Amino acid sequence: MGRAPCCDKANVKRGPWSPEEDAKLKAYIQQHGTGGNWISLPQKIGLKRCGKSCRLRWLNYLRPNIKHGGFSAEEDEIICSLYVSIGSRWSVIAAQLPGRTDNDIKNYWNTRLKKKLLGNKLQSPTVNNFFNQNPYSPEIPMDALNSHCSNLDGANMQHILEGQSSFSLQNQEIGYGNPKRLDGMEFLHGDDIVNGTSSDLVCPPFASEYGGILQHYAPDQDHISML
DNA sequence: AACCCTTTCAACCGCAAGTAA
DNA sequence: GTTACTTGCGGTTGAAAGGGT
Repeated sequence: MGRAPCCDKANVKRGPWSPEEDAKLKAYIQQHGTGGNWISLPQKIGLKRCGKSCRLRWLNYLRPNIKHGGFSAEEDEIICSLYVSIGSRWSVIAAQLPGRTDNDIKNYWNTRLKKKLLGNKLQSPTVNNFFNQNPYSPEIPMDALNSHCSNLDGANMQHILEGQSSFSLQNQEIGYGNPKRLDGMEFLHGDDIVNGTSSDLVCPPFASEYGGILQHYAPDQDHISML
C-alpha cells in the first residue's frame, strides 16, 4: 500500500500565493498559531492550499523577522565555511544565520555563492589561501591541510576536490577502500572520502576567521557545539 | 522591438524521521 | 511492535525577470 497523499491534489490551489491568501494565513497564525497541525489549517481558514504549502509559505516568507536577499560578506563567509564543513545541511546552516531560511540560503548558494567560491573570488584571506594552496589540484600538500584542518571529513574533501574521483596527498594515491591517515588523529578511507560518508566531522578550515563560530559538528546530534 | 539565453527564487516533490494511536 | 499520519528536509522545477544580440 502506498503512502496516502497529504492532500487532495485535485482540489488544492498551486503556484504563487496571492496577497489575499498571504493575509489570511498570516492573520490566522498570528492570532491562533498553527494549532499544531498544518494539514488541517487551510480548511480552518478557508484556503484551498495544501498544508505543506501553507507551512512553507509561513516559514519562508510570512513569519516575522525574515530577511530576503542582501547577504552580507560576513554571512557569505559563514555559509561557505559551514558548507565546506558539513555540506548541504541547509537547516543547520540557517540556524546559524538569524532571519535567514534554509530555502533562501540554498538558493543563494546554488545560484551565486557556489560560483563565487569556486571562482576563487571570495574576499577572505583564509579561504583564498586555502583554495590557492589546494586549487582543485590532484595534489594537496599535507602541510596545507594540517594548517587549516584538525582533521578532514569526506564531504569536506569532496567539496574541495569538486568531484574528482580520486586524488593524491603528497603524491600518495588514495583509491577506493584505501585508508590514509590525514591528520594524525583518524583514518579515512578513499571511498568514504569520495562518497562523503566519513562519520567524523571536523574543525572547518576557515573557522578561525569567524571567532570560532564553528568548532565541532556532531553528525549524530544535529547541532553544532561552540567551543 | 523582438527574440533568445541565463539567472533568480518561490514553490513543489518525494523521502525520512518523528509521533500518536 | 505496527500502522497511519504529520512534519521537516534537501533536491528539483518552472515562471518571471534581466541581459545580450
